[in-house]
Amino acid sequence: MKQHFINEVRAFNRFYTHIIGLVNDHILHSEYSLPEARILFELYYRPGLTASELIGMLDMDKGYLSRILRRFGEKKLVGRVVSEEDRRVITLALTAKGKAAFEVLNRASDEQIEQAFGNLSEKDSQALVEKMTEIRRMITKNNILEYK
Amino acid sequence: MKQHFINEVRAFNRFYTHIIGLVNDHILHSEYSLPEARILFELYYRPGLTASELIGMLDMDKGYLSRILRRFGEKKLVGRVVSEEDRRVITLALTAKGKAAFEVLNRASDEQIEQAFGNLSEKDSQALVEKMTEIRRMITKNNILEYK
DNA sequence: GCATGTAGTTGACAAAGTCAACTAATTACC
DNA sequence: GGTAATTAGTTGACTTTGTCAACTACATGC
Repeated sequence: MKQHFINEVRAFNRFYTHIIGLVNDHILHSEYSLPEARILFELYYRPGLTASELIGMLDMDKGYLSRILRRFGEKKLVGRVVSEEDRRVITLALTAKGKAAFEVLNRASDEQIEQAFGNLSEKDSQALVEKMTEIRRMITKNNILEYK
Repeated sequence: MKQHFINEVRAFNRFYTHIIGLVNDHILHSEYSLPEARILFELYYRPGLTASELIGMLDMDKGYLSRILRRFGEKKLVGRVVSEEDRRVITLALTAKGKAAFEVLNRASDEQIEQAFGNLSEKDSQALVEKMTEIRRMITKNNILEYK
């Protein structure tokens, strides 16, 4: 019984890994890497983040992040402002160009999802989303994982 | 409405990407890479596969796979037998040692899932699995994605 | 003020993945 | 049955991605 549960979860994980791969495909074929896209995403929705915060959120190496941010700076995708309160920290935000870049990625992503899930009926789409939401709720509610 | 659907799917994808990351964590800390683990997995359940079949299933570069398989051969994890019918193809199967290695990984994976999902009640576990199964069913049934 | 800690950078390196050229065997087809 | 085209897998050269530790500059505790 317990083992059955584990097996089913694993099967779902494999399955969904594949779906995510398909849906992320456009990023692979864009000029951004997956980590780069995630950084753009976070900065789009939460301008003013610091590098440290990004590191925590995305669980990535700070050296690695530092380099990506430098490149993004050079390409004028993100602005970097030394914090007033603490001159060690740099607050980050997308420039207009950065936002535009993200929006392009985002539209491609929308299309990818539409293509993947598009031929579900209105009713099925709704049912699907409900199940997804429930799964999220169940997992987070049970605190199960410290979801940073 | 449509956009709402897309946004929800995306939110779930991000969420579940994170879960998968946590659950795959043990592989990262094992002596195998994720692709290596996937290869062990496939060969465990489908001995006799050929390299080409693996390439199709795992969608990976043949050169890359070839090297991994060579290492696995050197480490005596997989046996490689030239096919009788077609002497270009090599059929693959885990050795006893390979099976044992997979089983270790697998147990660690079980533990990771138990740790992650373990404090769900029996009832909730069942509900969770049902929703996962339904999602899979909905996605595959609509043939939505050619799930190779 | 000095020891300790933290944010971010840098250099050196290792791991992961890609691409194209190549060998050996097989199939297509005249 | 011989030659062209195809296919399975290998190899070399390379790029990208990610890791680790040392380092600088600033901040904080005491």
